[in-house]
Amino acid sequence: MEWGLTPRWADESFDLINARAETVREKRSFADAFERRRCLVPADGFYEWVERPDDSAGRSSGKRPYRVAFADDRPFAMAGIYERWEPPEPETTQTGLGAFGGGSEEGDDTDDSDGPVETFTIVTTEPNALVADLHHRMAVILDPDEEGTWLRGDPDEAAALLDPYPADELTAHPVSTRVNSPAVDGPELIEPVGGD
DNA sequence: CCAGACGTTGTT
DNA sequence: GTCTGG
DNA sequence: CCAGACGTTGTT
DNA sequence: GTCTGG
Repeated sequence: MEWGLTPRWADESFDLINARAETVREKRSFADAFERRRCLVPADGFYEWVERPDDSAGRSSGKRPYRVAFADDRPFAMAGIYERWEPPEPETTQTGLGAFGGGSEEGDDTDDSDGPVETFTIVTTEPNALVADLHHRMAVILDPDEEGTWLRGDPDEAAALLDPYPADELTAHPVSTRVNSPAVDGPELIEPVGGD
């Protein structure tokens, strides 16, 4: 699936990367997905970017990403919802072009260009005490024993899970800004670096 | 009723 | 598609 | 959100 | 300046 939920009625470029837990049940863009299409987004950490204090000369030093993870580095699931987006129907049935392209027509699910696309978004909530030092929001982390309820419980039960994960099992360490470069990937990117 | 919005780790 | 604002 | 790209009449 | 990829 692609990160960035696109409501069924929206243009394909509509990209909702997060949904607020406080309003996810009411917002038109999310209500149906919350009701019927909840999912788990696996991860072993997430990043919050923090403005660093200016240096002695008063120059801004940009932002530093902090990786938030479990102290034992176990993977976890974040609460997500998903949607299926279909390209709009062609306005008029193109009469007289039936033989165009050798009759391959629609329906062959070779799905190369913009066939149906599944998109998802991650639910956010208030930060716990650890993350509050870094940012004013954080992803909803589910306990393993909550995952079944999130996926298959009724909406009231699912909604009851949308609270900040307790801080005591989590840690946060500064990492390289290269962690956000699409050109770079590797385990060294999550090694702690000098903070501030 | 119709027109326009519909979202958030963002921003002035 | 569905809700809000006017 | 941030980092990095942002182009084509070319080529292997 | 703005878009894409992650």
